[in-house]
Amino acid sequence: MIAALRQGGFKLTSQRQAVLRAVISFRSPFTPLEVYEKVAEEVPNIGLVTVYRTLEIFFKLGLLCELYREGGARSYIVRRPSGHHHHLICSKCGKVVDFTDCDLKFLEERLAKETGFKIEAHFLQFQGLCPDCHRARR
Amino acid sequence: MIAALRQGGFKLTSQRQAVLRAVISFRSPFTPLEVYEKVAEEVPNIGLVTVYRTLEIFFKLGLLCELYREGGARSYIVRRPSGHHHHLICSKCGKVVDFTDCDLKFLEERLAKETGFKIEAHFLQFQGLCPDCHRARR
DNA sequence: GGTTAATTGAAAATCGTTTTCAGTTATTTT
DNA sequence: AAAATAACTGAAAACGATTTTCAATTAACC
Repeated sequence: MIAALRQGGFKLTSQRQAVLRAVISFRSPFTPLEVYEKVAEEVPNIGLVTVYRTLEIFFKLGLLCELYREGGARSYIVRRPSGHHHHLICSKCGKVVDFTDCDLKFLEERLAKETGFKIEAHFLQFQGLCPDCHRARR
Repeated sequence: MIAALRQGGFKLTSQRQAVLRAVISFRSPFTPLEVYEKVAEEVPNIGLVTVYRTLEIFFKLGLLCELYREGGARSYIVRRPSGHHHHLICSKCGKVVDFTDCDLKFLEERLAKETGFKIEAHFLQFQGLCPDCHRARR
């Protein structure tokens, strides 16, 4: 991970290391503000701006995924599968499960044929209750 | 459409009618600001707030779909298929094509079985170039 | 026509995010 | 190891989109 920073031509600062440590400690999606709050326990005078900038770098380096969540707040998660994948998100606690095989090729081909579009990307995300939250709801 | 408003217990004001007229005149996704600008030609002293509120009502009544677009700005489109459906969006001009059969049942079942999640919803969206934009790019 | 509760628009508040800028720091050069 | 350089930082301000507040207006019902 540190190598990835170097490789991108970025400096290895103490703030970035602290953000990295914070980020990998999360088990659910996190917002820049949440990361900031966690890092601030360790590095009290870090700026929220730095957290924003660092998360963006990590995202561009492919270390993080950006998630689509209601409410507008940006939300990231540590990227686990390195290739193409999607997320299943618990609507209660935010827990995320990755899955890689989305089987959308044939739907994509059919759409391309029917509409004449040259399809470039797709976005797929499932929502539901994780086992724990589902059990707790009774 | 007007009946839908009445049914929801909402008053039928001239502003809401103007917003409705504006909204159905769009062929691509629109933001509240864009609707406001179009309506303002007709009703010069309408407030942007009213447009926001009216679009939200229309959305809740099921007349509009909310789209996921990069850049943060909220974006709606008139809901054409009344049931469950998804969108294919041109990344150049914003044109939208609806499709209804997403064939995600079996993937959903497999995920539910593998993860123990009780899956409640999914979000699927394709992006690409519409025939016109694709042709123009040469 | 009068009453009432919903609706309106302007302004201010809010939220998340980005920009600016002068001072600091990691890395490269000597 | 010290100097040079370019990247990085944090504070404050700017920013855009959206929401709240509130007093005045208006559609719907009697």
